[in-house]
Amino acid sequence: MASDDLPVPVFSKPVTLRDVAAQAGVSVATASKALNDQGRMTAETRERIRETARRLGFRPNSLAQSLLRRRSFTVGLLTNDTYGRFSLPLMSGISDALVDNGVSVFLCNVEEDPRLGQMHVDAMLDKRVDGIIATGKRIDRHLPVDLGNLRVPVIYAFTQPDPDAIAFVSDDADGARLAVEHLFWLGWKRIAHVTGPASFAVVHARAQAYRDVLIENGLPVTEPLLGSWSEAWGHQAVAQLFDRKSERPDAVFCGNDQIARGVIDALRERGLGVPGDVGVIGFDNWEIVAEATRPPLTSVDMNLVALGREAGLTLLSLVGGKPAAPGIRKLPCRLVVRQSCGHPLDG
Amino acid sequence: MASDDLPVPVFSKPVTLRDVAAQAGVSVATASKALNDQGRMTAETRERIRETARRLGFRPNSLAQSLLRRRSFTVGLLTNDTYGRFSLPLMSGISDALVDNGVSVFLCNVEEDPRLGQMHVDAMLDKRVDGIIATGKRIDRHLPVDLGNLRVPVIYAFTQPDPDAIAFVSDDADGARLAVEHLFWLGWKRIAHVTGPASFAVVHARAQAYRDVLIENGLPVTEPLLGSWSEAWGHQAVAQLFDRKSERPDAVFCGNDQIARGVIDALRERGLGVPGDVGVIGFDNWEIVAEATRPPLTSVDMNLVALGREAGLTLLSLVGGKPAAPGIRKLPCRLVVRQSCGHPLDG
DNA sequence: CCAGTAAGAGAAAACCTTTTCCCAGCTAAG
DNA sequence: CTTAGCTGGGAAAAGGTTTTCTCTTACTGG
Repeated sequence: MASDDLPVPVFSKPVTLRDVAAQAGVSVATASKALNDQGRMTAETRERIRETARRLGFRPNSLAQSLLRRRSFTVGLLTNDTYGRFSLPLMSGISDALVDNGVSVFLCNVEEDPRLGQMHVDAMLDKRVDGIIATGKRIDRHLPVDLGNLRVPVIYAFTQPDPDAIAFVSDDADGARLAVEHLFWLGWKRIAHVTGPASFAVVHARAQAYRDVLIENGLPVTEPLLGSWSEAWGHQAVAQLFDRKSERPDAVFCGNDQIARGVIDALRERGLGVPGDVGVIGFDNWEIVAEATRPPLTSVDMNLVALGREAGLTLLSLVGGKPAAPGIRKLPCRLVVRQSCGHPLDG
Repeated sequence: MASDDLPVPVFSKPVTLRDVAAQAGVSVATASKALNDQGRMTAETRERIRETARRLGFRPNSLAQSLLRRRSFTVGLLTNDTYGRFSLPLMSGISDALVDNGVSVFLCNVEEDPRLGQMHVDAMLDKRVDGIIATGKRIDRHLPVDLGNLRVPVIYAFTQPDPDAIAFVSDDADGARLAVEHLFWLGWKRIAHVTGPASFAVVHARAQAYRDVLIENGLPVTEPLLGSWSEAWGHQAVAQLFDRKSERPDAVFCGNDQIARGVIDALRERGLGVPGDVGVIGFDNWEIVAEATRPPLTSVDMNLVALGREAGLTLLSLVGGKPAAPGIRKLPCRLVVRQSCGHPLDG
């Protein structure tokens, strides 16, 4: 009669607790208690109700539960770098930690737009998220949104936090130490540093650690070369480092893997072998670059997945009511050794 | 008295419609109607209620609204490639489209684990998502989860769909045509094809289009070289193509940008200039690679952001009750011209 | 046989909002 | 003056679950 031949699927109604109770011949109260292991009733009744629920495919409506419990088992993940190289592993770690604990994640990309940010935060609050994690692509930049005085706990990861919030960042000084000490232990003596622009806080943190390690070990310090984060800059920097009259470096600590790649390419073009003549180390351990480089690039990994995981777990504990001291927690980096720095045995 | 000096923030209670109604001296029913532009009342009453709500910072509880409306303004985004190169722009497009329409996105990474997948789908259903979008990193692989016969509409994007579902994929044949025709129009005559492994469906689709275009234009067809998606393979392929006695190609259509980069590097090492001696074109338009290549790489862009956006909008229309025909929709690609193929004027 | 207690199960409130229905009071037409 | 119709606003149900409270029945000990 009706035009039922159109492909308009009619979706079956979800089965409710009421349905289960009716089928099992008990009240909804009893049914609820049976399924939640609450209250007192004969084992027989409990099992009968459970069996009915199973048979009907009953699944409790989370909305109703959340409304009552005032807890949604959902958190908001705010970022201004959806889909960037850094926030990706970070988000992966965060969402793993949360999902493992039965918490779902709302993904919100706020770009650089404060209005968009406010909108998202409001929407998340309206949906009664249990907490919020803010992440970014730069440690030294704020998200364009104010997360102070919210009704829920907030954690910052890899982004500039509010003054007395809890934040997780990578320890860039530690990473730089790892890199330079690695070069030193392998016997390289004149270690240069080619890195990104001065506008990044990490550039200064790493440069300082670089100087510290050189001085501690009695090696000559040359001023870091600041430029951009690109391969092209790595290329250029090699020209600067190897054209000059003064003593040329025998190793280069690069601010990221792209620079390192540019450096290696430029060295090859001048007939200098890596790691035969010059040792090169990168930063970020961006695998797709580090592994495609010839030779594969030794690099510093910021452990972003672990950092994200830590942030997620901390938020969960906060949501659970456990207090935590505000402040910035710096997590150590990790060296990933491939072939671009040579090997102790190569002496 | 109590140990109030511990940093345990006490979060203020949200203000409810009841609070607003009480403050304004009306019933909750009237308050609701005032705020939603429903019902009849004096303009004065309506404005008074609104002002009260504004003053109290009232925000309706989405949970309660969703429960009542049976619609949560939330959709689930399922992927087995969180944080991969393809799903990223895809997800970006999807979430933009949804967020623009006031819909929030649950992000779920199912890896390759069917149990995890089922868990996520169940959780999403429990939270009463309005719909689900499934994305993947390969057009020719299923997500490890069954999305047939769900209570909500499902859209597939860049992943193998269920038989009679709605899916969006890129038109790989179209992309390959664009690439090969571009090379042809620029005057290259002996066009080779270096691509990925035979296990990928796109490899065959593109190879066929490559052959078709060559034949249509009376150019000699050489068998595509199948390998891996890596720079290293690009390198190797150049050896195969240029060491042989028979006529050497004057242009290479590469299966992705990494291969293209390997090809260009290898050509340079043999003293062949790009685009002076050989034209090279990539696929994927992975900007960070394409732009860092010397010379910058002309490449085919699969328009994944647009594809995601389309998928998001279609899901929304489905959720809104509009029927849509099942089937696979192939979206065209786009050529991004940089410098690796030369230029008509260079003739 | 009676009081006291425990077990088993249901009724109802609570979470918060939306919507339908209804009521009281008033005006205009007959 | 009656009837119909309109106006402003409230009561109550609905949505699905959890939890507290209450009630009935049966059993135990004296």
